[in-house]
Amino acid sequence: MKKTVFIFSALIVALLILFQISKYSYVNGDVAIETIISVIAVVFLGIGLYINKSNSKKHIPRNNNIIDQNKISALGISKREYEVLLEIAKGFSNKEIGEKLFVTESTVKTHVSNILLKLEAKRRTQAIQKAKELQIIPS
Amino acid sequence: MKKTVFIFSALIVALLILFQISKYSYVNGDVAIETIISVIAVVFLGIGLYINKSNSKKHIPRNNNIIDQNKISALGISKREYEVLLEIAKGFSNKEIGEKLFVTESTVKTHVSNILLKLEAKRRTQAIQKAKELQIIPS
DNA sequence: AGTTAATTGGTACTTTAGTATGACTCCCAA
DNA sequence: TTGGGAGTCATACTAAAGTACCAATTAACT
Repeated sequence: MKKTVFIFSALIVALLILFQISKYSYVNGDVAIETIISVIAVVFLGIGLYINKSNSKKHIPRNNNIIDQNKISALGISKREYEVLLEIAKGFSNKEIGEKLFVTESTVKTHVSNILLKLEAKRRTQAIQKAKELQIIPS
Repeated sequence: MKKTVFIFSALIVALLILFQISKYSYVNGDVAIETIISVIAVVFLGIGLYINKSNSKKHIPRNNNIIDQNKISALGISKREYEVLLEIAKGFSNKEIGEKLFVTESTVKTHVSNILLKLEAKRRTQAIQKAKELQIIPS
């Protein structure tokens, strides 16, 4: 909403300035009317493009690879647990995850159990699903 | 590309028309210069908005819940196997899937094994990942 | 210094998941 | 009408996954 107010204010100011320029040139006749029109056209075309560009940028990333850091900490998921969660979602086994993170399979199991508790999931596949719904992992 | 050509053609035509109007009013002095400027500003602002609106509409549905039916059949995945695959992705256990589809857990296991073979996955979590990459299940 | 949370690791156990194999039925196309 | 794919189910097995408890270490906070 702040941007909208700003943009409309800018538009009003721009119009007032253009009025003054046009009156000045109309009186003195030292600026071609075609030039003024061209400038106005380009400026407002640019403004129109800008307005929707900032809007479309808001809409496009609704795809949400934007992970919600707040939810992660709200759920009490630790850094290490989150790393494990990401690997689970990629389809790796506990052993493979252990090799990737340089810990034993036993440690991974501990992390996985904690993750399942915190996400209230019965299985790792359900944890993946819930984590995606909560937008704490990329979809 | 066709739309781009169309839009630029329209812009050129609009400019030419405005030149004629402005010259006419300049000579006759029966139209206020402020009015002309306002019209131009509004028109080009509208054009600018329109251009990006049509662009953003193209981008938004790139979210791709569009499942690729061809890939499913190309992989030799049957109707029933696909149903099981969808339930797997939702995080259900074999037993739960069996209850949902009114078959025994044994049957579900058979389907799951076949799915893993056809998707070249070692685990169901990996099958979910691959299926999403192939866009044969909704992300 | 003492407390707490995070990380790591282990043992022992239960539960799911996944493989291999065989068998039965149904339906469709050759 | 017959062969083959799809779907079903079972048994027996191995492999992962998950639970429960415990314990040591470290880093951060009070």
